[in-house]
Amino acid sequence: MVSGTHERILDVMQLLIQTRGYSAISYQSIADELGIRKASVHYHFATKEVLGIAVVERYREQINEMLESMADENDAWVRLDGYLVPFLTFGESGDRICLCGALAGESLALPDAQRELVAEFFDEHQEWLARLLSSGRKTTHFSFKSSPRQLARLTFSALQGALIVKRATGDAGQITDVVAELKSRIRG
Amino acid sequence: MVSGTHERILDVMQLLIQTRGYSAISYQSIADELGIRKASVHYHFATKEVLGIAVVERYREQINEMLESMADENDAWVRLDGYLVPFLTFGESGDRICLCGALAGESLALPDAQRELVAEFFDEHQEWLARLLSSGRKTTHFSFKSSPRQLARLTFSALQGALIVKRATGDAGQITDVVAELKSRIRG
DNA sequence: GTCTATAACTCGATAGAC
DNA sequence: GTCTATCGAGTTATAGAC
Repeated sequence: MVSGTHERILDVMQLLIQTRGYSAISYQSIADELGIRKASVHYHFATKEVLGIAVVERYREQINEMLESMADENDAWVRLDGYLVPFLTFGESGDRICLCGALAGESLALPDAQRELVAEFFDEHQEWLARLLSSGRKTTHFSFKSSPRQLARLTFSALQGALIVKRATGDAGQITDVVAELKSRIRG
Repeated sequence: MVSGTHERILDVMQLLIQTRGYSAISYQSIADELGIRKASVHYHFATKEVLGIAVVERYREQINEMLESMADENDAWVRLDGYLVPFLTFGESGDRICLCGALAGESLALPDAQRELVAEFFDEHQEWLARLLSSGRKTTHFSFKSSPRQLARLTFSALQGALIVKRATGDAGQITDVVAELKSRIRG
């Protein structure tokens, strides 16, 4: 049986990456947040690299489950709204950005394996969005003119950027405006 | 007279923030890059906070000069292309992202004064873009349907995000696709 | 203006008691 | 599984010679 501490460490690590960034995190800061000693953190995750990889893998799995749960939804707009939920949630509740967006910002300071995971996350999401846009146009829910791949790249880049700008300026309108503009583009 | 070292430290600090991130930078890494001792870096910039603020202020001034140099250009497309130059340059040449985009990613790990400068940078740029879009529509160069402010937010978010995604995935097509998609949106 | 040397502290990581 | 104690290296920053 896995200790509850194991998951709680992952929770804290994820939150700290999303708010302060990977390089700024120490085992001490994680231990303080949980009210334990840093040696206990090392018991669960021997090195910072192992912990960093584990938190990205869990994040990918969580989001992939969410995407798969929408697989049998026929309305492309409903699937798009489902995809947007995490971005709107991050934007509304405090100072979080996407975990992988935060990590990509310090890309060259990360261990190779972690950087590779972030790149795969980005590729996966843009491919998922391109498939959604393509099938949504076939079912006439969407009616944009450019290529699904190109519009997927705009959509994903804009969402990642909007989270970052929103946190810096403190204006939640950044995300709602960007989402409205993207939907208008997709509507055609 | 200001020492050449002063500016060279700012150059290295800027490059390191754009590639590795603020938290990952040490005075030792700056000194190594310049072939001097870290005490010499402290002579020019007493603390990391002072250095961090100086490099953001210089960056803002450099870009504002660039924007002002286009003030008497009548063709809105030329002004837009001029604005895009730094983003395309960062994207093509190596692993740089926008200095303020990098800093915003670690927003909560920064000194308050620096975080405030980044927020002002973002506000300034989005207001500049909104004015460009508005005047470009009046002169019939542009013909989008949404509000200039909303489209400015999409444009700026997408450019910041595209730099980050491009660096993580290593695919320069991210930026060219996003720029093409934005121009198509602005064209109407 | 650059250097050596060092203070005071934090970092990731480990050994070993309980 | 969590703790205390510690190691060696790295951190920001300062004092003082040249």
